[in-house]
Amino acid sequence: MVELSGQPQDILKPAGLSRIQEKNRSLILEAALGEFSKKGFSGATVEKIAADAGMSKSNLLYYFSSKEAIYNATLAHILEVWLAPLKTLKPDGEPAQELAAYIRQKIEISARFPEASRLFANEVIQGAPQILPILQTDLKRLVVEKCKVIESWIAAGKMRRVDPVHLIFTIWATTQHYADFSVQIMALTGRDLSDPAFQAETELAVTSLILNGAGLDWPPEEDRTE
Amino acid sequence: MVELSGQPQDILKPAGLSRIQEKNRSLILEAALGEFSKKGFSGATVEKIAADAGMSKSNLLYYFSSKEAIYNATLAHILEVWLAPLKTLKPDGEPAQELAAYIRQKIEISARFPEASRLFANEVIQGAPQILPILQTDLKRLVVEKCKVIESWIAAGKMRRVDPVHLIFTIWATTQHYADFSVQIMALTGRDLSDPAFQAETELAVTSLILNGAGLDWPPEEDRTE
DNA sequence: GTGTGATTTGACCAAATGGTCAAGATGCAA
DNA sequence: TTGCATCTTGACCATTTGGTCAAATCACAC
Repeated sequence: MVELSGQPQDILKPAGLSRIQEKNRSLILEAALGEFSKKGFSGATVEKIAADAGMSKSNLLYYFSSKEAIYNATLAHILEVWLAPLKTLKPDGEPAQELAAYIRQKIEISARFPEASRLFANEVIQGAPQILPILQTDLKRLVVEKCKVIESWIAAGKMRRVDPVHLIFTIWATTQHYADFSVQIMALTGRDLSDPAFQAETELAVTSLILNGAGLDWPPEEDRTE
Repeated sequence: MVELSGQPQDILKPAGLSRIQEKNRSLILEAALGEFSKKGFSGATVEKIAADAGMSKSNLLYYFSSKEAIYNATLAHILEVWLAPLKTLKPDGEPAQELAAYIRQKIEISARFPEASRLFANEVIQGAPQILPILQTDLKRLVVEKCKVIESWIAAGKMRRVDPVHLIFTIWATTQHYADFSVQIMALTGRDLSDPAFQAETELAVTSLILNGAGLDWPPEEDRTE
C-alpha cells in the first residue's frame, strides 16, 4: 500500500488540495481558533471543534492526524498575520509616521482578530511549547533588524534615546492588551475594540502616549484641531 | 451527624484553622499556583497539584472540595496582591512621583510573582469566568476612583491631557507583559525580570516612556547623570 | 493510656476524551 | 453505468481524570 495522495497533510498544504479538502481544512481551522483561544489547548475538545466545523470528530481526524496537529496548524495559520506589521517599519521613513503606522496596524489586528491574539497569548504564557523555535529564530532576527532601524533614528537625532527593544515590547504589550484582556476592558469601560469609536480613541491614546514618550510630536502639529 | 467543625472551608478561612490545616492549605495553594499558571485550569491536574504539595489526591480533596474550589482559592489568594499597588496612588502627591512609584511596584510584582501574573492573565483571557464579578465591582470602583485622581492632576495642569483609563491600561499592559510573556522576552533578549539588572533597565525604560508620554519630566532633572 | 475527632490514603467509579477502524456514502473520471 | 479513490461516520477502545468512600492512622485532650 503506497498511499501517495491519500491522507491530507497536517501543516503544510502542498498545492494539491481538492476543493473539499480546502474547504474543510478552512472550516476546521476557523473552529479550532475559536475553541483554542477560548479554552486553551487542554480545555478545547476535538469533538467541539468538529461540531463547530460541522462535521464528525472522525472526519476531522481524517484531515488532521491529532489534536496537536490542529493546534499547530492553527498557530501557523495566524503567525504570519501576527508578525506582518513589524516588517513594515521602514528605515527611510519619519519615525513618528512609521511608529504611528505600526501601532495603528497592531491595534487594527487586535480589533479584527482578537481570538488570534488570545491564542498567541495563551501559547506564549504557557511557555510557547510549540512556537519557541520560531520566536528564537525568525522573530528574533526580525526584532534585531528593526531595533537597528530605531537605533538609526536615534543616532540621527530624530527621536529621544530609548531602548529600542523596550519600545517594541511596549507597543506589543499595549496593543495586544486590548484584545487579550478585552473582557476586563469591557468590564471597566463598557466598550472594547469591536466598537470603532473605542478603537479610534484607543489608537489615539496609545499612539500619543508612546510617541510623545519617545520624544516625537504627536498628533502632528498640522493635524491638531484644538 | 452534625459535622460543625469537620470539613475545612473552601475559600474563606474563618479563623479556626489548625496548624496542620494552615500548613496544608498553604502548600496546596502554592502548588496550585504553579500548576494553574503553567497549564491553565483545564491543563492542570489535581493529582499533580497534590504531588507537588506532597500529599495524596484524596487528601487534597479533603481540604478543597473540588478542582474549581482550589482554583478559586488560588485566584482569591493572589488577587489582593495583584490589585494593591493601584490603591497607593495618592491625589496629593506629585503625578510624576506617584505614577513612577506605581509602575515600579507593578514591575516589582511582575518580577516577584510572575506565576500569579500569568494565572491572572489566563483567567482574564479566557473570559474571566470566575472573577468577572470582582472586575465589575471592586476593580471598577477602584479604577474610577483613580481616574479621578489623574483627572485632577490634568485639571491642575500638572500633566498632559491623556485619557486616564488608557493610561492605566497602558501601565497594566506594559508591566504585566514582562511577566506574562517572559518566555518571549527571554527568547528575544536572553534575559527576563529575574535578572535584577534587566528589571532596573525595564523599569527605567517603561517609566520614562510612559511618564514622558504623559508630559511629565522623567527621570527628574536633578537625578540625571549624563 | 485511651478515646474521639482530625487527618490521610488506596481502592474504586463514572464521565470525558483522544484516537482507531471498518464499513458505508459520495464524487468523479472513463 | 461502472469502478475507484476520496470522504464521512458510528461503534468502539484505552487512558486520563475529577471525585467518592470506607478504612486506617494520627494528634491530642482528658
